[in-house]
Amino acid sequence: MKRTKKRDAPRKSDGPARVRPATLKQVAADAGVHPSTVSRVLNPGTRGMIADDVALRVQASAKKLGYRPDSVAVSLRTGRSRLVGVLLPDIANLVFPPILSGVTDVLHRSGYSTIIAEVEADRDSQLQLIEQLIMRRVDGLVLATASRNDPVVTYCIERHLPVVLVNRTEAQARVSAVVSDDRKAMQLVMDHLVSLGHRRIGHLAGPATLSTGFSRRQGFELSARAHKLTAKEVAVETTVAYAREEGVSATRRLLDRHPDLTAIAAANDLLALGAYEALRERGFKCPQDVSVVGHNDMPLVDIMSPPLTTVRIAHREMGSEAAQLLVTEMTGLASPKRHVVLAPSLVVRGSTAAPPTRRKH
Amino acid sequence: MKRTKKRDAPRKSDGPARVRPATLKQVAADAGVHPSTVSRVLNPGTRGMIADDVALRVQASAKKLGYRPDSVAVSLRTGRSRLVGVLLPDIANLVFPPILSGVTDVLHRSGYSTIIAEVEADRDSQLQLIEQLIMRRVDGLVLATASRNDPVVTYCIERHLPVVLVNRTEAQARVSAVVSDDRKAMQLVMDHLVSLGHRRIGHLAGPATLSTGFSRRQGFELSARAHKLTAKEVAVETTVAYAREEGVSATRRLLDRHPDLTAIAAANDLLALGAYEALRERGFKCPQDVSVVGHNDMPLVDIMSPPLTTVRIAHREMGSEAAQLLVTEMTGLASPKRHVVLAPSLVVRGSTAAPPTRRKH
DNA sequence: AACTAGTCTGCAATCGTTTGCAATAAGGAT
DNA sequence: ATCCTTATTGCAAACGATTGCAGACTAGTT
Repeated sequence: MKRTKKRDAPRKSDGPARVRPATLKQVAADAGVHPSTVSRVLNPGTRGMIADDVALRVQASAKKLGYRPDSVAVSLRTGRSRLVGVLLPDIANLVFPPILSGVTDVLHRSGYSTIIAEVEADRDSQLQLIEQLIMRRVDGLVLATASRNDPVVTYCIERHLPVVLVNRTEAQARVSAVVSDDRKAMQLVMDHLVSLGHRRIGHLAGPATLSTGFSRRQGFELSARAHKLTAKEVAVETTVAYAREEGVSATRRLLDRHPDLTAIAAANDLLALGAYEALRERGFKCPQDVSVVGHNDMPLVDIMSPPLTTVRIAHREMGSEAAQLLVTEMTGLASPKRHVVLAPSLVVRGSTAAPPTRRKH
Repeated sequence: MKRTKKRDAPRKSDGPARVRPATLKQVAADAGVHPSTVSRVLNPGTRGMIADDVALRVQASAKKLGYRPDSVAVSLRTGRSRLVGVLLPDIANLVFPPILSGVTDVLHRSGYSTIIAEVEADRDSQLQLIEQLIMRRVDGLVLATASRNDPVVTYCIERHLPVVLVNRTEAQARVSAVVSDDRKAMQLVMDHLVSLGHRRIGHLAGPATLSTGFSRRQGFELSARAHKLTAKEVAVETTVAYAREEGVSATRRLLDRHPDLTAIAAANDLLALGAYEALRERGFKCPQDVSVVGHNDMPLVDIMSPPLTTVRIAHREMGSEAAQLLVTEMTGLASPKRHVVLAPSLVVRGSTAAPPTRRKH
C-alpha cells in the first residue's frame, strides 16, 4: 500500500484538539492566489499593489473562512507585538484602577493589548519582570511605579524600549511622563487652610523616594513660606508608604511634637484617613479641633465622616493621556519626550473648617 | 566594487535599533553545536538526551551571551503562549483588585503572563475581545464577568479554551469556578439580624442575571422562611447594577413600600452605602432606627460611620484558587471540572443593633 | 566477527506571517 | 516592430524556536 506523502495534518490528538482558525495559506488556496497576495490585500499599507478584482476575491474568501491574522506569527516576523506592559505598585490601591482603566481604554482602541503586572518595590524582581516582558517583545511600557531615581527607567532607555511614566515621575526628565501638578496642589490646599485662619499646620509627607511625596512636601514648604508661616508653626512628618497605618503613626508623632496644630495636610487620602483615626484616638474632633485635607479624591472619601476635603486628580485622564503619548512614541518616528502636567483642583468638603478660637486642652 | 552578499545584518535603522538579545543560533555557534542541541539542553524535558559535558558547555555559552528564549517564537512553534486572559467587568470596583491580585500572583509564579481586559456588559464587544485574545493564542481565560447564562462561556467551550469563572458563576456547571457561598452568607446575615430581634427585614438584591444577585436573594428568601418570617415582614427590591446610586433608589422604594422595616440586608457593600444615604435622607439613624448589612467587606467600609457590618469574602484567595485551577486545566491532561466554594464569614461592626422598641414616626 | 541495541547529536521541516526580489504581462514611446 | 516603463503577482527567504527522524558511534550479545 502506497503512503501519500502528506495527506492533511496528521494531527496527533493530544488533548482536545484546539480549534484553529483559518490561515493565510488556506485563504490563498480558496481564492486561487499566492499567500503573499492575500497578505498584501489584507494589509492596508500594501493593499494598493493588488488589482481590485483579485482583492475582492481574496476578501471574499477571507470573510468566508473567517480569517484572522495570527498575531503571534506577525510578531515573530515583524518584531512588533502590539503588546504593552503596565507596571503598577499595588492594584488594590484605589488610585490605580482609574489610571489603569484610562490606559487600557486608549491602548485597546489603538489595537494594543496590555500585560499588567503588579510589582514589589524590590528592584531585582522588577528588572526580572521587565526581562520577561521584553522576552515577550512588548512594544512599550507604562510605569506607574517610578521612583525619583529609577533603575528600571535606565534599563529601558538602554534597551531603547519606549516608556511613559504616569502619576509618578523621576527626578531627571529622560522619558515622557504624565503627572499632576503636585506643588500647585499643595498650594491650593495651603491657600484654603490659611484663608480659613489656620497657621499651625502639619504635613503628612509621602515617601521622599517618590515624586509625589517629594513634590507635595516641597509644595507644602514653599507655600508655607509664601504665607509667611514660621518654622515653629509648620511641621512635617514623613511616612514610608501610602497606607492608613502609616498615617496613624505619623499623625501621632505630629501631635506629640506639636500638640497645638489646627490643621493637617496629608500627601494622600489614605494618610488622611489614618489621621482621622489618630485624631479620634487623642480625642480631637475633625474639623472642629483639627482640619484635615487629603490628596487624590479616591472613591468613598466623599461619604466618610466627615467627608474629606481633598485634591482631585483626573486619574483616568492621566492614564489615557499617558497611553496616547506611548502610542505616538511606539509608532517610531522622532520621539520628542513630552511632559504633561495636569491641573489638580481642590474639593472642599466637611473635614476643613476655621480653627478653634481657643485650644481645648 | 563587489558587494558581500550579507555581511552582518543590514539593519536598516528605522528609529532607534531595538537591542535584541542573543538567539539560539548564536549560542549554538558559540558552543560549537547545532541549535537543536542547545534547545534540548535548555528545555528540562529533553535535557537528558544530551551528554553532560556538552550540556555544560552549552549552558556556559548561554549564560555568557545572556540568552533568553524568545517567547514569541516558542508560541508560534508550540502553539502555547503562556498567556492567559483575565476579563473584568469593572476594574474600578473595589472588589476586583484583590481577586486580580490573587490571580496574577499565582499565574506569574507558574510562568504565565496575564492580559487584562475590562469589558462592557455588551455581549458583542465581549466576544470581539475574546476573539482578539484567541488570536494571541492565550492558553486560558479567567472570567470575572460571567452572567448566569453566559454566551462567552459557550464560545470558549466550543473553542476548547480552558476557562475558569471567579466570583460569579453560571447557572449550569459546564466549567470550573471559584465562588463564595452566597446562600450561606445570607443565612449568616439573617441569623445575625433575627438574633438581634429584627423581623421586618428588607433585601437590596443585585441583578438577577448575575449569580451573586440571584443566589444572595435566594439565600435571603430561604433564610427568611427558615426563620418563619411572613411575606408581610420581608421585602425585596432589585437593582440593575452594583452601584451606590442604585442602592439609594432601591432603598427609597423599599422604605416607600415598607416604612416600618428595621433592617436592610444588601447584596453588596456599595448598595449598603447607598442605603446609608437614603436612610439619612429620610431621617432614619443607622443603626438606632434601621440596621444595615453589606456584602464583600471591601476596603474602607470599616471606617464609615457607622462601620459597616458585612460579609467577608476571601477575594484574594478566590483569585489565587481560580488561577490554580486554570493552571492545572491548561497543563492538558484530564480536566475534571471543579467547583470550589469558599466559606464567607460575617463581620459584625457598628451598623447593626437591636431594633428600636417603638417605631418613631 | 557480525549483529543488535542504545546513546548522543545533527538535519531539516515546521509554526503563520511579511517582504525584497524576480518574473510576467501590458501599455506607451520611439 | 522594438524597447522601456509600470502595474501586478509569485517565489522564497526570513523571524526564532521545537521536534520527528536518521546517522554515527559505542557497547553488549551471541
